[in-house]
Amino acid sequence: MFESYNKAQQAVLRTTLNMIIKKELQATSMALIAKESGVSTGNIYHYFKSKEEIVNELYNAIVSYNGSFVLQGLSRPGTVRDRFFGGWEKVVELSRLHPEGFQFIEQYSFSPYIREDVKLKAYNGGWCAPMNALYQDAMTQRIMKPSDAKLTVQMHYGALVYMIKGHLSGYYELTDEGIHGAILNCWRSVSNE
Amino acid sequence: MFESYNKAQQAVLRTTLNMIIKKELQATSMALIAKESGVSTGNIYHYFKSKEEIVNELYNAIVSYNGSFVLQGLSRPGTVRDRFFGGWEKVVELSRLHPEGFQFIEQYSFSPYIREDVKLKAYNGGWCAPMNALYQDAMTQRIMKPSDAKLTVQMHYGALVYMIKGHLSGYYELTDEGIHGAILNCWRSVSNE
Amino acid sequence: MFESYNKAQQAVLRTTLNMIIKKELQATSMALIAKESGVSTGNIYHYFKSKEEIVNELYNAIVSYNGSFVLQGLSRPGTVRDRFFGGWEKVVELSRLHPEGFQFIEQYSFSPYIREDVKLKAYNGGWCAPMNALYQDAMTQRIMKPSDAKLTVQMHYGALVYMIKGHLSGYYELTDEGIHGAILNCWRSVSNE
Amino acid sequence: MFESYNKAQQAVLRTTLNMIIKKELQATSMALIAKESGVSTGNIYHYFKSKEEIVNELYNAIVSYNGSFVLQGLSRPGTVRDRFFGGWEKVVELSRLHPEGFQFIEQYSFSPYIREDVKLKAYNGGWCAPMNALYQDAMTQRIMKPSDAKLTVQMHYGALVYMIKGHLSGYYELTDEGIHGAILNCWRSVSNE
DNA sequence: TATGAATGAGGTTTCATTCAT
DNA sequence: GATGAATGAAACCTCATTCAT
Repeated sequence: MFESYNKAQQAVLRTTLNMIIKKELQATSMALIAKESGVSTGNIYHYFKSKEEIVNELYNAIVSYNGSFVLQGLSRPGTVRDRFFGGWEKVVELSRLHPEGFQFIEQYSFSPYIREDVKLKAYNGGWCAPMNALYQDAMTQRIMKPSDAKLTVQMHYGALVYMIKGHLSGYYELTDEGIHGAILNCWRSVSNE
Repeated sequence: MFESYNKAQQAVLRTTLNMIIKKELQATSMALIAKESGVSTGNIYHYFKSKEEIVNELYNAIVSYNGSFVLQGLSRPGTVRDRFFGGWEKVVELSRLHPEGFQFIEQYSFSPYIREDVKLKAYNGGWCAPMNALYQDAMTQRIMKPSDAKLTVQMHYGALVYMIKGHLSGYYELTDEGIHGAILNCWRSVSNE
Repeated sequence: MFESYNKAQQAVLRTTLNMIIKKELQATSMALIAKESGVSTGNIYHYFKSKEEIVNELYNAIVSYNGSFVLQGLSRPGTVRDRFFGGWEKVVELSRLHPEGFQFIEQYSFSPYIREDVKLKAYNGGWCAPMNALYQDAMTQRIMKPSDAKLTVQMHYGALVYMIKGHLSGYYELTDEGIHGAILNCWRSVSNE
Repeated sequence: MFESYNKAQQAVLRTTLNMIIKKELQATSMALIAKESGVSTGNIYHYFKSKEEIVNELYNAIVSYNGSFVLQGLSRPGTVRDRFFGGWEKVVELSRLHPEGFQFIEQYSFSPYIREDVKLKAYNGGWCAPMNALYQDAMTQRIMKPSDAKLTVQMHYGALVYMIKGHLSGYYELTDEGIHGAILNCWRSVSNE
C-alpha cells in the first residue's frame, strides 16, 4: 500500500493508520506512533512536517492505492456491464482486503482535518473520476437510463459502503451472493437491459 | 433540538456541535467551548461529567431528535408505500434543516469516541429500528421482495446519505424531483408492485 | 519594580529576570521559571501569551520603572546643572540598586528578541525623552554648547554605562568621587560655564 | 575577517555571525547554519566541537581581527595625540565596515555564553590592552591628566559605542565631522594641552 | 573529508479538569 | 449555581549531536 515510500515512512504511515482506526486520532500521539513504528520522533519529523501532514499523506496514499486497485476492474475487457461489475467488485474487495484503509477514508473524507487540496487531488487521482466517466459513456450510449452520472455513482457507492459498514458493525453477515446481488441491484436500477 | 436541556446545557451542546463540525474534535477545547457558549468551564463541569460526556450526550440528543422527526413520516397514515416515502423524505429533510447534526452523526456513528451503550441506545431510540420493522413487515406481507431487511435499509440509507454528501460537497445540485426520484428508485428496487 | 502586576505575574517576571542574568535566555526554560517562581506552567500561560511575551513585558516593566526613577532626579528643583546631575546620578544609582535590571536592558535593548513596538514605547516612556529635552533646552538657552542633543545624551550615557560595566566586570573599583567626577566630566564637556 | 580558517570554517563562521545578528542565537540552529552555509551538519562537527565553540571561535576571531585593525591606528607614527586619534578612528571605522561584527561583540562581550578564558584572551589579544597602555603612558608623561587609565578608556569607548548605536538605531545621522568632534571631545576631556 | 539520516532529551505550549471563592 | 484562576500531565515539535555510509 505504501510501496513508493521509504522504510521509515512506511512504518509511520502503517502505524498511524492502524492506531487511528483502533484508537481514534485524538489518542494517536506522536510519542505512540514513534514507539509503535520504531521510528524516533525526531526522524518522523525529518520525513513529515507535522502530524497533520502524516494524516494527509496517509489519506493521499490510500486514495491513490485504491484508485489503481479499482481501475483494474474498471478497465477489464468486455462490455460496459462487465466493467461496471469489475469496478464495484473491486470496491467491495478493497473493504475486505484493507478494512482499515476503507474505514479511514470513510471517516476522513468529510473531515476538516484533511486539507481541501488533498481532497481535490484525491477526487481526481482516485477511482471516482473513471467510474463517473463509465456511467457518463453508458448514458450517452443509452446503455444506462439518462440521469446525473455523478449523482448515480455517488448513490451506488453509498449503498455499497453502508452494506459494508453494517457488516463491519456486526448487523449481519455478508455472502458472495449477497454482494453480487447488491451490485446487480445497482445495475438493474440504471440499465436499459 | 435540545429542548429538554436547560439554558446552559443547550448553549454548551449547540456550541460543541458547531465547533466540531467546523473545526473538528481535536481543535474543540473546553476553554473554547466555554468562551463561545458563554458558560464558564467550572459550570460546564457542573452539568457534564467530562468532555467525552458532552459529545456522547450530543450524539444521544441528535439521534433522539432525528428519531422523532423521522418517525413522523414513518407513522403517517396510509399504505406501506406512503410510510416508506414518508420516512425517507424526513431523513432527507433532516439533512437540509440540520446539516451540522447530520454531518455529526455521519462522522461519529463509527467513531470509538462514542460509547457502545450510547450507540445501542441510539439504534433503538432512533428511527433505525422502526424503519427496519417497516421493511420486515412489508417483506412478510409480500409487499417487498424477500431479503435481509436490515441490509436493505442500510443500503437505502447509504444511497441517500451519499446523495446528500455529494450535494454538500458541491458535486451537483439537488432538486425536489431528484430527491423524489432517488427514493422512488429505492422503492422500485424492492417492491413487488 | 513590578508593583502593577499581580502576585503570580510578579513572581514570573522576577524569576525570569534573575535567571536570564545568571544563566542566559537559552538556559531559561519555562519549566525552570515555573519551578523557581512557584507558578505552574499552565498558569504562566494564563497570564502571558508566550515566553517571548514574558521577556518583552519584562523589558517594558523595567524601562518604565527606570523612567520614573530617573525622572525624580531630572525634575529636581534648581538649575539646569542640578537637574543634569540629578538625572545622571539616578542613572548610576539604578545600576547599583538594580544591577540585574540594568544588565538586562543593556543586553536586550539591541536584541531582535524585543519587538520593535516595545522598544519604541520604551524610548518614549523611559527617561530618554526627558533627558533629551533637558539637553535641548539647555542648548537653546546657551547653557550648553550647541550640538546634536540626542547624540550628546547618547554619548554621555555610553560613557557612564561602560564605566559601570567595567566595574561590574571587575576591572576597577568605583568610588562616589569617581562617579561624581565622571558626571562632572560630561558636564564640563558640554557646558558654557 | 576569517582568513586564517579554511573554506568550510569560514562559511560556518560567516553564516553564524549573520544569523545571530539577524535572528538571535536562540533561532540560530545548527540545521539552519548547515543549510545556509552549505556545510553539512556532520562536517560542521568535524571542524567545531560544538555550537558553543562556533560562537566562541567567532568571538575570538572578530576580537582578533578588530585588534589588528585598531592597532594599525594605534601604532601610527607621530605624537601620542596622533596615536589616540588613530586608534579611535579605527574603532569607529570598524563599526561601519563590519557592523555585524561590531554588534556581535557588543551583544556577547557580557554574555555568559562566551567562556571566561576566551574573554580574557580577547582582552589581551584585542586592542584594549594597547589602548590602555597608550593612556597609561600618556598619563605618566603628563600628556594626559592623571586618572584611572582603564576607567578612562572604558568611558571613551562607551561614548563612541553609544554614538554608533544611536546612529544604527536611526536616531540621527553621523558625519565625518561629527565623529571627529566626538573623538576630539574625548581628547580634550583628558589632555593637558 | 563529507553527508544527512537518525536519535531522544528536553523545549514550549495546550488542555481537561479541579477548586477556592 | 457560577466563576475563572490554578494545576500538571502530556501533547507536539525542535535541536544539538552522533553515526553509518
